Amino acid sequence: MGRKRLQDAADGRPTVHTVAARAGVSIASASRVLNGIGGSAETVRRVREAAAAVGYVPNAIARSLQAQRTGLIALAVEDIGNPVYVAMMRAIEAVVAGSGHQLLVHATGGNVAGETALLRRLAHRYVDGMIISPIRVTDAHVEALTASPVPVVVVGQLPEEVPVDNVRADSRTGIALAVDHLVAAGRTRIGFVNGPLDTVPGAARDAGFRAAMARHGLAVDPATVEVGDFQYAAGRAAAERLLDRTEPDAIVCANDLIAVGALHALLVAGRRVPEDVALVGMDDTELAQMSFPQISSVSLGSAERGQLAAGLLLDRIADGTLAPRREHVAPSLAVRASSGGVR
Amino acid sequence: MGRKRLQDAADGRPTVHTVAARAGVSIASASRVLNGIGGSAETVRRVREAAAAVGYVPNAIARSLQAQRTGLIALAVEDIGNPVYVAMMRAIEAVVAGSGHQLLVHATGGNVAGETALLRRLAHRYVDGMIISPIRVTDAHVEALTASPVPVVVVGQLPEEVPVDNVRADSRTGIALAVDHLVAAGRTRIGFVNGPLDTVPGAARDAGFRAAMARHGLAVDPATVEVGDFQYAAGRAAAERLLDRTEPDAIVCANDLIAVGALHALLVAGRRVPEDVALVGMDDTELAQMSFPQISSVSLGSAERGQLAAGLLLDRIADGTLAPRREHVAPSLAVRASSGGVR
DNA sequence: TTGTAAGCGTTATCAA
DNA sequence: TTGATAACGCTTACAA
Repeated sequence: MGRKRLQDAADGRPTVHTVAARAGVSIASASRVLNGIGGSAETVRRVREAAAAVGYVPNAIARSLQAQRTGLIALAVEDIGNPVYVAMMRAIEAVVAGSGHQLLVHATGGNVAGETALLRRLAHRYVDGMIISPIRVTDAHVEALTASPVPVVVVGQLPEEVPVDNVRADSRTGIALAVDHLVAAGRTRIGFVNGPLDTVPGAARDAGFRAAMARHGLAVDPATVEVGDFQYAAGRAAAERLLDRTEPDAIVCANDLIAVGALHALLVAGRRVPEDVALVGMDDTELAQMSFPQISSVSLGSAERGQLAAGLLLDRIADGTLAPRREHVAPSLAVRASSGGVR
Repeated sequence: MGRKRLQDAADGRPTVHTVAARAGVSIASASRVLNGIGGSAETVRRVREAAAAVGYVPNAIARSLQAQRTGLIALAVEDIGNPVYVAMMRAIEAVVAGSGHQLLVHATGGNVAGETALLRRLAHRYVDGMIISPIRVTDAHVEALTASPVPVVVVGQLPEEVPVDNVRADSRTGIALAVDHLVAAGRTRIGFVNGPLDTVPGAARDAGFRAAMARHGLAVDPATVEVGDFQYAAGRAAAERLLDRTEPDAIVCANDLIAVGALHALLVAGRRVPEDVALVGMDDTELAQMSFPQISSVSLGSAERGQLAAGLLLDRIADGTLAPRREHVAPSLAVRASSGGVR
């Protein structure tokens, strides 16, 4: 800028220089006192007084530049409207708050181009690290992930060889939990409403469903399987299509948003839940408990995954040389009224 | 630090110096080319080539320090789990993305100390501006608000004299819309489940309810009014208490979370909705449409408020001398099955 | 303990 | 068009 160094900032707010001048000490002394390192009693007193008098507040950006950290951690999820991500976010926030970090939330819409662009933007170092939960993992992801100069933790499946900290759920087993439960309750005509098969969770849940059905010696009639996206409206529409074609005595849904949509479709169609059709969702979000009847749901441990991911990330931010780690969270089933539990 | 100036950054990543050295030009020329201003054809070519070769990416923090802006806008809401705030956030994001800003979301929990601390932290200038939607407004808020060196827009009621950009809904009239609708449908024993009366929206909705009832010549039996917080669980519990005491033929709820809770309580109690009891919520969130029956809800224009707030904020960031503005968004009623509409 | 000055990585000014 | 250099506001190494 070439402008002569003034005490105050360009916008007139006090800087260390302002405080130092007022206290009659050097900026170094002022800075030290302000950071609680050293200083004679007299210096401390005068700097504190000066700082208070002018209402000095350190500039976060300047401090970031010097410290080489922003104090920000990014969280990239597909859909911020899905309560499962809210739960995860809360768990992450609780952990990172302890290290003085703030959460920057990105909603990616599951868009591959957007996600990789986000990963590439990490090179700008606008955050100290990122937790990302991609529902599709492409080569572009893997490339951007490994090239990132900033620590990244992936929540979700990732190819074995990718050297990135990783927390994964087991939705395959989760779906099995749901199927086992329904079969044990005597249901045999089990429908399945899934998300897109070209997504990692969609593929895993499809495989899990088919494996579990096979294990029970139950054939999977193509007419009883429907696919939409992971949203309420798609779930409802998919369930409607399914009910048009078949007469299931149970429906497993790939997440709670879909399950709530399916419940809607069932009730509109005049089916009693669980008497005529049992229903099981996945993610075990608040939505499952807010519905009537309450919806049984497979918990994939969203809060725990968030907590673990945050821990991995903070560890790596503290020490970038750590070997990549991989954590697993086991699924569990919350049985509620929609599948015959206690209402 | 006293360390000799190296070309690469401390972490080994390329800087403008790296690029300049490789291209054989000054950092000034390199910077200019990188920012697309001037440079001879030859210089441009060499700088571009050097930048590509070393994989140069500008450092966001250094840029922020120089530009005196972070590119970040904070959004502070009470509860990120409430879909109404998700809708608002999406609307805001759509606007601020256009000016290259990112959203930093804070969940305040409606905590006064936390909110004022947040406002005071603005002095650190870690964001370019903030949109805050406090459910309580104290003197501490007003003080922090007016003292903020960074533009702030308040979504919600604010004392007239506070010179801050402000977007407000009219929940008083909104509640009237609900009551009018129920009265027109022949309901007379109208219950009300509200949030805390010491919150701004809680107080406005209480006043609105009483005024509307009075206008219709209906007495407000204290037994038909319940108060909890603005959450699902509280709404359900409050509705249960209300049903223990009285036999309403309609219930108005202060938001959709409460309405979903009340719906649950009604169905558990064996009431038919809307035949026995009509139900109207507020905020017109996805939740209202996802319920069965779908819940009529008063829209307070959350997306529109978010959009307006973002516009006000961007305008003020561009020109801090603007006179404070105040925008109003009118409520409207979405009639659905829960109050006798088409199912 | 204190002050001087370098440096964080960038952009902008100004003279050549 | 170009380069030297100051400046953004802060922390810290080093010498006094």
